[in-house]
Amino acid sequence: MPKLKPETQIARRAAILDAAEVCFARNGFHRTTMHDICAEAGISPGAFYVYFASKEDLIAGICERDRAEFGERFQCLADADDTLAALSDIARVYLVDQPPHKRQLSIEIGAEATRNPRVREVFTAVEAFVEDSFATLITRLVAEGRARPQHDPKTAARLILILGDGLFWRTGISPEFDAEKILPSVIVTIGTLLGLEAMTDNQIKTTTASMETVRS
Amino acid sequence: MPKLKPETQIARRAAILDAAEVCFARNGFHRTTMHDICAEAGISPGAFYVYFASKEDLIAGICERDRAEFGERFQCLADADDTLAALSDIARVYLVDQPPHKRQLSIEIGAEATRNPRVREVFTAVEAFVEDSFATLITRLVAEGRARPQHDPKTAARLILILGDGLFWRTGISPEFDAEKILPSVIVTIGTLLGLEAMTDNQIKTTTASMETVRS
Amino acid sequence: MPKLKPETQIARRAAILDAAEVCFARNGFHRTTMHDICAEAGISPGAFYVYFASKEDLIAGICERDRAEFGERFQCLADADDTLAALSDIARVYLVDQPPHKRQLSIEIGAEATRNPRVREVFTAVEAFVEDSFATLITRLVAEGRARPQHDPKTAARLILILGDGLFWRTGISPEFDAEKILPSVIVTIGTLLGLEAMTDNQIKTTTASMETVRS
Amino acid sequence: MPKLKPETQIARRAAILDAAEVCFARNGFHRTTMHDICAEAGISPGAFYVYFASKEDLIAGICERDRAEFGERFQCLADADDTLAALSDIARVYLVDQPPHKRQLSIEIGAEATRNPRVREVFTAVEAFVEDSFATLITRLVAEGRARPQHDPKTAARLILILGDGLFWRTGISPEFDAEKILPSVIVTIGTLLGLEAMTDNQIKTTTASMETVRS
DNA sequence: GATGAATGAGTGTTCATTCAT
DNA sequence: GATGAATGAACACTCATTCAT
Repeated sequence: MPKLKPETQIARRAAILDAAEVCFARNGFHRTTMHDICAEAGISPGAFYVYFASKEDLIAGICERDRAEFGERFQCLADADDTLAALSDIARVYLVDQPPHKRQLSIEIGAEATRNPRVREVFTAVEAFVEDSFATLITRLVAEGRARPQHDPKTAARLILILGDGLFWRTGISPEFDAEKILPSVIVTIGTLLGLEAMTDNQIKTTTASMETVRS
Repeated sequence: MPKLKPETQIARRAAILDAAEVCFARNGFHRTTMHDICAEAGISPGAFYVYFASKEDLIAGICERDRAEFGERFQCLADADDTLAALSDIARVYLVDQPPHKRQLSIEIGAEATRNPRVREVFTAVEAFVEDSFATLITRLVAEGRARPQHDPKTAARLILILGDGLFWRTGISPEFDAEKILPSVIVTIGTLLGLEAMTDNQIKTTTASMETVRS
Repeated sequence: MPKLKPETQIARRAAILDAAEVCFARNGFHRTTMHDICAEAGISPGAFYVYFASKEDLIAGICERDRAEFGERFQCLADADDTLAALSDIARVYLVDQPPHKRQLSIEIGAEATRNPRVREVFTAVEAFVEDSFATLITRLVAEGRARPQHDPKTAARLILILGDGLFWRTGISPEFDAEKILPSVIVTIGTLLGLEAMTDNQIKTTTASMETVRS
Repeated sequence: MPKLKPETQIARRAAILDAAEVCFARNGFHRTTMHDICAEAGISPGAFYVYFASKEDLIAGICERDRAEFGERFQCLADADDTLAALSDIARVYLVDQPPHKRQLSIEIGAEATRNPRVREVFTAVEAFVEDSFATLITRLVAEGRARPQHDPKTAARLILILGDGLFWRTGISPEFDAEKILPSVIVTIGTLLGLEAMTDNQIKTTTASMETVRS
């Protein structure tokens, strides 16, 4: 007999995750105390342990939610008419729009994945899923004659994701790194990797234009 | 005067750094206790504090040594006849040859740079230095007619380093990620970015060949 | 809301202060460990830090309570018909009735006042307050023709307090020092200082009589 | 076979005691580290342990030397023609001339006597010796018709010493306490206690005059 | 289910003392 | 005798977790 309605349970968990995210981003997983999190969430330590088994469980929860969100963001890529523009949009969400603390959190999650098996599992699973989806998308683009990559689709997908990882790493590490400035060049490079040279000029205009819109 | 000879002092510090590196890679900075480090280094807590002012000082020391080494590794790049092969060598050292724990450590260092001002300073300084050196190198290659990059040298340098960051991130995060397999494609991409298409075939052969040598 | 009721809070703080007093008197402030105090108070280290911010805060708390109590003890002096008898009572409380460990503690507090600004402040404030009250009282006794001191009231007050300090010092230092034996002579001397010679015989009888009562 | 000449041994011990005195006065016995003392004395920790068995031994040494000096200071009292002036001189040395840090040290020593049997022994022995000498002196003054104390010599001696203790306590505790100002009144009170009223006027003049001399 | 005071093992660091040189 | 690097048992304090209310 679940004394708490599942929906309340889930909402509470989400609220705690939100609060924890703020704290973790601010101070990292291991410098954040349960007290910090409870204060931020406006609950008592005792209440916390109703929704999470332990701090480690909370960390895993944070990582899972973050990666799930990241995975979902790539879902819509397949449906986009303009792959590059869609990629650029995703990049912009993660590298420009997102509050800086979230970017730092991503690095924290990566570092945690390094030691924490449960986190690593989520991490690599999402990574594999995204890579596979992306490779499938490229395969389709090739079949439709819309792309002519220099490498096989799997390799191309991987190269592009590596570029993305590099970008997000830089953005996370250096608050003064201006992702927006380099983004068009990255998109061009991705275009090259996908063999979209013919369309590149147009893409760049689109991408740049959309960014100008955001900026103003 | 049995005062500690400077060379012994330096050697001891290095030994402690080595021990700490192992521990930090194993458990991260904040889950590693001073006891762990002292045990690994085979010294007493008191002895540790002869060589370092605090745990934080040790962490900073670790980061400084790691980044200094990284910076130095790029020094030789300018003198190399074959830029791509030299880059490939550096990549191999970091992504393949290095013991896995060092790669994890690099991510830990990045995460630490996110909150620790002293670490961030070293981190970004080395990053800037490497980027500048690289941009200068590209400028020279262009002047010598050996490269014809799609972007201005500074942007090209940055793109290439972003690729490198992405690679090292992946390697650090996923022990099962096979950097060696993707490396030739990355090198080709870098060749494209630098406008070395004409020489690419040769480069790839060289690179691949040298890697085969290592493998066997 | 099972929040700690203020009264419980105060009672717990007092209990910890009591336990700490015993420990500090036994071993001095700096040879007493938090473990000692927690053991004596029957609480865990964590519980201690709910009530005090630090060991230093506890020491200050001990000093403040001790001096506040001392200051209060002098409050009733002004209302006493028989000033000498009242003084004698106060002296008896501090030098005879009080458990020996409290006397040692007073010296510890004095020594602490020597280096600890917060403690010094309380110490000198109470000292000044007592001296002022006492000087005022003497002034009034003079005005009422009940005293005819050899010195001006302020000086007389100071001399009497110096005598008191000397007594309490001796009692604190030497457990075998018999304050009770010298007390009547001290009271006589104070009587002389206040110019109460005419009443001295009566005073001595009263004082001595009341002490005999206590003794039997 | 004493490898160190006794005179060197004694000189070295004295030098260490001097250094320790400065440190102890500055920070108290338990906040002073052996490192502080060795640095102040210009020796190595190893060397220290040639001359003292332990820190506790050093503390005892400091106390012994201090009290011995105090005892000696009273030796000359018996030979003085003018007892009050001699007492005043002693008081001046301890309460006015002495650098403030020495006064604080005396309180530290008292506090230490409270817990440390060896220190207590020295302390009470010197105290008893001074009291006895003083009582003997008073007995002689009475016999010679130079004093007519209100109390028996032993009690008179004790009362006067208590006054002295009170004075030195105040001076030690409050740096702003002006011992010089109250001293003449104290001397008058002592004169009264010794039954030197007849000579008092003269004494005060002498005392005050000698202090003026010092001041100018 | 919620509270928050209490727990106590564990943290980074210190420092009196030792001992190889 | 002297040195000072090394020792390691303590230390004050923290914080994830529990549990009586």
